Amino acid sequence: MRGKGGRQTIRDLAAIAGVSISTASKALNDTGRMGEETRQRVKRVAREIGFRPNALAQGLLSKRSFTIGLLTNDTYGRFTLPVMAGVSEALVDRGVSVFLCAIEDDPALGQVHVDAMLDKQVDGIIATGKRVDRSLPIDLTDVPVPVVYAFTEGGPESVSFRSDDAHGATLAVEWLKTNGRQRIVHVTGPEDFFSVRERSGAFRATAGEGASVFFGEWSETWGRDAVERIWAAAGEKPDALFCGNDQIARGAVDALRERGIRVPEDVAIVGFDNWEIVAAQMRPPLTSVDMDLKELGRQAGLTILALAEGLTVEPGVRTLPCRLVVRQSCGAGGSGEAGSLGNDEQRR
Amino acid sequence: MRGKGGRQTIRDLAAIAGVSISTASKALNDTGRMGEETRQRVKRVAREIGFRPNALAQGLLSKRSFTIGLLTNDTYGRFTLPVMAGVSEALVDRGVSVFLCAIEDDPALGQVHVDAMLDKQVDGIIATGKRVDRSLPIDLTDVPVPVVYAFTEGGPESVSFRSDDAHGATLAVEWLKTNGRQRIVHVTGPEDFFSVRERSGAFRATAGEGASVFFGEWSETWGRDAVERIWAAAGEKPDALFCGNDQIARGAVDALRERGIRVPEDVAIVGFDNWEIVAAQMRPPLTSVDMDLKELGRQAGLTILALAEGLTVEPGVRTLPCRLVVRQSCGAGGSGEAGSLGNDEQRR
DNA sequence: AGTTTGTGAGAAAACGTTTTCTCATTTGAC
DNA sequence: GTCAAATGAGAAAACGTTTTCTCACAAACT
Repeated sequence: MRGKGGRQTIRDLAAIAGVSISTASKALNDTGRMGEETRQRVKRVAREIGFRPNALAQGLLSKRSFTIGLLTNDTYGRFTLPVMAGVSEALVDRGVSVFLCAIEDDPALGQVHVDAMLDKQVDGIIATGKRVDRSLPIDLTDVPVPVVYAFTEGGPESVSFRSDDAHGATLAVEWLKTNGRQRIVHVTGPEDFFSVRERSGAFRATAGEGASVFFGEWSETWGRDAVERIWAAAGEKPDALFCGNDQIARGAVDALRERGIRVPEDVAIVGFDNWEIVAAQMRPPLTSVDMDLKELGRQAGLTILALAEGLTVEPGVRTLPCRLVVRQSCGAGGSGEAGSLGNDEQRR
Repeated sequence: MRGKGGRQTIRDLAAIAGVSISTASKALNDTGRMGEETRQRVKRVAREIGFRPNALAQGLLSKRSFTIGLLTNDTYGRFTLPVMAGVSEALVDRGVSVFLCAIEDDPALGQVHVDAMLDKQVDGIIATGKRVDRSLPIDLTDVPVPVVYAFTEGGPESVSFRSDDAHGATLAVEWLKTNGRQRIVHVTGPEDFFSVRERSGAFRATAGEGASVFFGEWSETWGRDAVERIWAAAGEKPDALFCGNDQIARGAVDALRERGIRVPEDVAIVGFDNWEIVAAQMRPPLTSVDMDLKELGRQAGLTILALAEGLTVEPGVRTLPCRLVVRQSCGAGGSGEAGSLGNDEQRR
């Protein structure tokens, strides 16, 4: 019934239903006054011919396009993807579609994309990136539509969302403690990352001020190197490692195995990011902190929608709790739940 | 100058420039007849007040929205991302924006997204997925706009793009031969994948009919297991492995190292997918076949645009050549180029 | 019977463009 | 000096909706 050449307009609908255009419109939108019989007839005909209103025409009049833009400089990254999924999921059933604009780190390209979106009358823009403490290469403070920031720096007057890294670190350490670990060490990325400072701060607060933190880079290699350094040093060895991301964790596990140290029996490991493709494939599968970026995307989506509808939203940074995805790298789990969902993964 | 409350319309522009609306429009579009002085004046004023035409109004009239939809069921995957980047790159400077719709494998969700896009009068739809021989969970043959398929099955009458997997495999084997390898073995994924059959076929044709192929799964674990099996068997051992993806390659390299076999000295390795985050971080960095998905996306973008402009495009499958990204897992390289671009990577 | 109130439905304006048509004036040719 | 052609520019229609206004008619009051 659909796709029969040029789309049907409300004019066609009105003609078939034997009413005027205005009556047709009012019938469909449940506005205006008319006999119930007429209203139902119009609706029935609309259903029969598969009428769908032209959103361009609606947007022209209503000044709402039911379209938003998602700007990111993290084209290939694994952060933007879950955020996008969340945004899309939150908005699709409200009829909002999402323009995705990958702008790399090119300000000119960013401007082109922003202009194109504004021309298309987007109702708002969500800016997202790969790092919480860096901003996109383009200034959005003057765009004439609402903007919210997710997983990227937005400036003081903005509405921003990010995960609560301190909370994530606390979750990890507490889980290790629950499992009886005493000497926990934190191996993480470069200290100039805000997330790194956030997490290491919470780590020290929870694991004890004396607990050591090793800053390095976000690579597997660094995970291996860190283990070499720690085990080469004199003194008592850790019985648990909290790693700044899953790649570091993976390097660490490999290095431990090479030394004949068993995971999780001798050393328990917790990672960060819960990057499924690494965490779930590791042997043993890695317990990891999940930043719940999809939820972050959902919230950003709902917020931009609220702003687009004219509601006011308090500026400031909103942090979202992390959650721990328990797999086998810390043992079977404290409360005996681990494994109850099969031997691979357990959520929540 | 921009963002000063409600946007300027062509009516404002006309008033400021002291001409009628029609003259203003014609001036900007270089159409119609008028004095050169008038035309320039209008253009200058437009520039000064930062006038940008409302794309919704333009689209309403022209029946072209300069908007396309990208439908994918590979939300988190690494295939869709490069494709998207290519599409976006090819279209952005022609003023086309891209709706990204992640539909997982849910037909209902797919329908919602497609309907939303059609309502918004997209000029075309690109369907993309995670597997060349599977189609999206929604039938697009009846949508009233052009459709092209990229990295997903499109049906006989469709315009489809995919990489030339046979070519990729040939490249890999020839490179290994060039480097003096004689006994090449292919370790790859499940045989029910079209890509797997394509690649293994070309492998056999190039490496010799007697060359062995091991089918398994797309995991690191399978890479390790395959090496165990091959080295446990009696007879001469391979001096090169061509792996079906980078994860398999990684598992294989790990297993070889554990057996004290050196890469690339004793055994050379080539992977597939050139998934940077794996291939470049491996020790040694992995030589891998790149399917050039970004280029695939570019072509799909240009094609959908051509179709949207009314050109006819021959239906059928178009395959794009792969290219080999040479790193160190096969030795320094046959023609001495490898390393000339630094010790990490060499393209083309 | 005359006035108000209510009801069903259509006409027309509006949104911001582009395009076609019309028209007055100038230019050029004879 | 007349007529045809060319030129510059505006009026109006169109795109597909929504919304406000108007109006005819019927029902309910005096």
